[in-house]
Amino acid sequence: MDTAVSPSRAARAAGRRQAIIEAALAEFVARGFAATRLDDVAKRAGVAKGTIYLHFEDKKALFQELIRTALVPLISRLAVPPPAGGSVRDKLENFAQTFVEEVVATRRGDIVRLIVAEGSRFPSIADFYYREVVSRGMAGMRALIDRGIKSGEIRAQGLADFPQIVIAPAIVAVIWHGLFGKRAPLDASAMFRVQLDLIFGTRRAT
Amino acid sequence: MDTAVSPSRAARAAGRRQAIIEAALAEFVARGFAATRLDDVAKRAGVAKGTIYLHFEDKKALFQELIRTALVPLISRLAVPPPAGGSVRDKLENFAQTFVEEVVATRRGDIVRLIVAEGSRFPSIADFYYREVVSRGMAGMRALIDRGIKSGEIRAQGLADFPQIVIAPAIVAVIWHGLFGKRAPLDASAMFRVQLDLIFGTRRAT
Amino acid sequence: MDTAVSPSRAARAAGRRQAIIEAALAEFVARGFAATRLDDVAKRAGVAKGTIYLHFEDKKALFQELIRTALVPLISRLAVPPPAGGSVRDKLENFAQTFVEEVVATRRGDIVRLIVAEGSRFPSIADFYYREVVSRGMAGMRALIDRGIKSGEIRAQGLADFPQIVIAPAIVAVIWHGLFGKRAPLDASAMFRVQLDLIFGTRRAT
Amino acid sequence: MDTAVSPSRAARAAGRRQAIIEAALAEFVARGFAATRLDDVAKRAGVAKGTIYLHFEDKKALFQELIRTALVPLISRLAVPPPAGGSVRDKLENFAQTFVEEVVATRRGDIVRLIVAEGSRFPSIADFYYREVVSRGMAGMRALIDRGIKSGEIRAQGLADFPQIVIAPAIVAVIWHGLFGKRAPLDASAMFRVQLDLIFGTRRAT
DNA sequence: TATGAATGAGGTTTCATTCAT
DNA sequence: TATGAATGAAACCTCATTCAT
Repeated sequence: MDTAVSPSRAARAAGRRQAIIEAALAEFVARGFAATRLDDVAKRAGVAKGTIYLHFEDKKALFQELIRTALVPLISRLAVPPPAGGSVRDKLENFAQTFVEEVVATRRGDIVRLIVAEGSRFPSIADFYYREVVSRGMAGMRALIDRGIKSGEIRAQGLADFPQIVIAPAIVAVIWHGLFGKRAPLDASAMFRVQLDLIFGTRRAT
Repeated sequence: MDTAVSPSRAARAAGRRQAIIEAALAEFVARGFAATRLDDVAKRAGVAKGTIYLHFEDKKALFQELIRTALVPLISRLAVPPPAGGSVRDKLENFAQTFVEEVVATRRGDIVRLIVAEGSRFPSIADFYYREVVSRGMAGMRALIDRGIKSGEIRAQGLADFPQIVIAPAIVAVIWHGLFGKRAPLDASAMFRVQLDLIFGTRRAT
Repeated sequence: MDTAVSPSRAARAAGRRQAIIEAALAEFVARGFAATRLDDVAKRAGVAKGTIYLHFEDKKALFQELIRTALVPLISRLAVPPPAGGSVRDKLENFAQTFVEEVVATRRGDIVRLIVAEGSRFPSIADFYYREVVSRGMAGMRALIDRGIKSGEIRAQGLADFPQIVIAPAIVAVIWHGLFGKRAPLDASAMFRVQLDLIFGTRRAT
Repeated sequence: MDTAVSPSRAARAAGRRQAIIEAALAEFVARGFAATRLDDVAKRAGVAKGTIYLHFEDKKALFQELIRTALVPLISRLAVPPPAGGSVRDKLENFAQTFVEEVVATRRGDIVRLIVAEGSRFPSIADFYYREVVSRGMAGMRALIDRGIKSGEIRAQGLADFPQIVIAPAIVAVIWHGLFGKRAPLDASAMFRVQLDLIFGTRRAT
């Protein structure tokens, strides 16, 4: 019975829900969990305060759900198993490029910082993040490193034990951007490339 | 005129101030700025609520002062100019050792995480931290890197542009400890050593 | 759509607002601005503490709004231009009668005393009162005096320069009532009549 | 044992007491009883907060004592029985002159306004003021009026019943000065003279 | 479903008063 | 006597949550 002009009740509900999530994300990012007022979230989402409670149990539930859904696209994107062929370095260059472009100075970077800031107060979020993002990402990275070691591209054997090292500069870039970005911008791409040079040896100039 | 048993008024005042700072640090670390109650700080410090206001303008001032004074020892320690002789790698091994022992799983790590979490909401703190810690630390690290490049110990020229890369694993270790430390402990020392291996080449077993 | 039994939401909101204003007036009159507790105002108005803040910015705004709205009826009443005919003395007798009956020992007298007591701490209130009440009242009184002088009813030319003199006994009566009324009641009407006798000459007994 | 250079302990105590009273008066006048902080009083008096409690039971006692001692000189001055000879009008002109000069725009006017503002909350002060100042002043004024009526200077018999009328313009001038003095100064002397003209008839120009 | 006025627990801050020095 | 650090009750104000419409 729904026409294009008047979307179904369910569609409108989903739209509102999404608006609340986006508004809440913006507020949580700007002020942190405790200092965010649901009043402001409602205003920004264009709904009444009570409406939030039709979609979420309470403030905490909104926050937790938010963090989860916000990460889904990030997860999907980065968890795509890299195609078998090609050099490991190329794959990491690609990853770096994607990460820098789609995370560091974007809304996704805000989310990462939010998780870093509030994670220790929300064990279930840290759990979720570890399970769904970190451990998967580490597994993928470790596979790549192993390939690189086998192929001789990578010489440092120890790297396989600490896949974090590969993306450490990226993490630092995200944090740097949040804290000092305004006063001292950082070229995340260049920094990441230096780290790759350490791992693979300096690349000859093209 | 003061005896050991009854310290002077000034000494007791300083003691109380210190007690408040320590209690506040513990609470801020555990709950973040906004969610910390001065009531709890007072209780933990063993003073009345009003006493806090004899020493600090308000909650925000307490927080900012806290972050500053808490960092002074860290600054002093790490800003010590390394002696001229010896290999650069040894110096960095030393630094790593010190950092891991005195920061990662200690109160100082809590402070670093606190700064990462709240810094974007307290520009003056980010400013202060950048000015007093980050830029100084970077300058020192860059000097070391330059020496290593000159002496031939370090081959990646680009490292001098991004001294952050050297300590990126340490930063990641601090954050990891706060978020996943309980569920997946991380050997920060070993990880740092792998990074040094990337920079200096794999060290021969002792 | 509203029935008499369940007034509209807006009507109930207005009712609450009025209840708050009345409760606040009673408390402010009894204790003064600084010593009045909003807790007591809320209790007296039959609302929760927070409700006050839905209608007024803060305690000060409540006070200022209160003084203004409370005076509106008084202003309207006294600012009515007197009809052209009749003797000036009759008009002033009328005014006196009205003032004594509707101000001296009433809620309105409380407001006047409140203004006298707090006005110097609330410049905007003194401003408002001067602009809306005093200067208008003085203008009206001066017009009457001028008429009386022209018609020969009033002989003291100087009175036109100080219309305050005509109502000075009324002001004194209001203050007297607040300070000494319980211990030494004052017949404000009779006192005002003596002042009129001074101005117009003793009236022959009716 | 006391020399001129080091006044006796009692003298120093009295001096401090006086300093506290003067500081307290200034603060009470500026802010009212409830809003005045003893901290500010101590600071202004140049003593420690605790010292106030060596001289006064508590804040309320300080206030009450203050009002009393502050009025003593005013009382003495105005309660002096006027010499028998001379015209009543001259005596009242004198009184007016004194009142205007020494009360309206002075510290004493502040005290009067303070009493008007806080008197209803401090029954003992209103009592004291009525007993010691108002009733005595009224008695003196009534005696003068009676003399004026007997001598034929005053024709309005009713004035003897309301001596307040004579000083009503002075009271109004005091209040006016406090509320509107900055924005609309008032010539209290001239106003009082108009009132005397009403009572005694217009004086011929000298 | 959606609203937003109302609630009231709970937070920060103030300040009269005390008391060890 | 004089001090002023310390206290803690109590004030103002906020905001997550509820619920009648």
